[in-house]
Amino acid sequence: MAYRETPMVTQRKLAQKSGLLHAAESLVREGGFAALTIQAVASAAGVGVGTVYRYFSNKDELSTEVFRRATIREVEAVKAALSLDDSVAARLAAAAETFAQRAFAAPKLAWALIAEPVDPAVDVARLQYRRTYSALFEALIVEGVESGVLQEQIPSLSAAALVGAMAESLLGPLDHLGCNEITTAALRDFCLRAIGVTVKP
Amino acid sequence: MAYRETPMVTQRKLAQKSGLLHAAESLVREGGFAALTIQAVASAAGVGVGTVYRYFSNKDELSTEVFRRATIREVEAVKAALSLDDSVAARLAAAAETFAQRAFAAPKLAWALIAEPVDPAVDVARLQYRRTYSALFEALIVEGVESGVLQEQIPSLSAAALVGAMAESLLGPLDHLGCNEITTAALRDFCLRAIGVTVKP
DNA sequence: CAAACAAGTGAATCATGATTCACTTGTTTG
DNA sequence: CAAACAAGTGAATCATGATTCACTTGTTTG
Repeated sequence: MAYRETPMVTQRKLAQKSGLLHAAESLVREGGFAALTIQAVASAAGVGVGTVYRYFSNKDELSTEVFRRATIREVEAVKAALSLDDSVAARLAAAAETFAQRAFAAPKLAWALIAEPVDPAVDVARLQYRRTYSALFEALIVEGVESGVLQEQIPSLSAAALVGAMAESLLGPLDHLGCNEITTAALRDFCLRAIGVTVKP
Repeated sequence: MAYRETPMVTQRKLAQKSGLLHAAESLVREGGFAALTIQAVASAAGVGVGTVYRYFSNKDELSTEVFRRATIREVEAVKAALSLDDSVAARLAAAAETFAQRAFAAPKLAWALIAEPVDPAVDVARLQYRRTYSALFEALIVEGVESGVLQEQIPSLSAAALVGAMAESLLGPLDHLGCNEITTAALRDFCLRAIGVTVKP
């Protein structure tokens, strides 16, 4: 009679995989992706290195999974801000503030997701998610230009520029850690000016 | 009697080092920093790998030297645009156009300097030069805010945001390679709006 | 319980380039 | 020319983690 995985085993495996991902993210939170080694994940999760390979076929798969999970949370938060029932300007303002505030809440993680030198595989994922952010902003800009509350512009270019501006401008503040509220407000205002808000809300 | 390096030997050594740097930059122009291996540099320059180590104490030194030389040319071009005898807005416009045009003239190199995943040592240099760019823009913004032609803002944050916007917005166009003039103009306008030009030139 | 199977293990191995070093070749000086 | 020295060489070695695999431990089924 064939061996058949019982619900208990299935659940244990799910818990194991989730435990490995949590251990991995903790390492990234503390020391960036540089701290993410299979050895470190295994010992943080209390298993042998071979076990890690039962759940992830190689390191790139683990790294990108950690990157994706963390980044999706950020994207969703920004998306929620952009989905508010409010003016184009107010939604962009909320998105910029959300992005900055969340970055200040977990500076090392933010740095790892935004700018840390990483494996090419993770960098591919990073570029993908930059396009994801960009697409969100692009839709907003298209809406604004069509309804006349924003100046004429190339939405795809402006959107990418916003993503770059938001990421790069936080790099300094993220490790000096000055007054976050003032930085957040300044970034928000930069973004609003950049897309040419013609009507004040 | 002591051996003493003759002018001929000194010159040959300078030429050799310069030849190695040229070979190295060519490799980066063609395949980014990923293509920069000691083996490749040695064979492109027609010497043995050991010879490379007579001129550079290790790979990081060679990589960062290549990065620095290429980046300094870009920084100087932007600096020249910012030093024009013209209004704050016109100088920023010239700087943004210069940056974009030069990037389109050597897309692979631009990508390698701006965004390619690289050795941490090169990334340290990259962050340094991002601050160099940022300082140039910051001085311009300070001047503009003080003279009242720009809106109130935090110059250091706006400057970093401009650097991020310029870099990120070109990433897409750099590999799709559409109409460069339109992209360049759109980036320029984005930058001008972003720093809040209050007086049209 | 025993057979059949899967999960867990970690020392040993592998992969990729950088780096070294014993040796060869070229240059300088008297 | 020969001694003294530096440049040039590339096969061999090293360094760093990822990856494997023969083996052990735990689970399922009849």
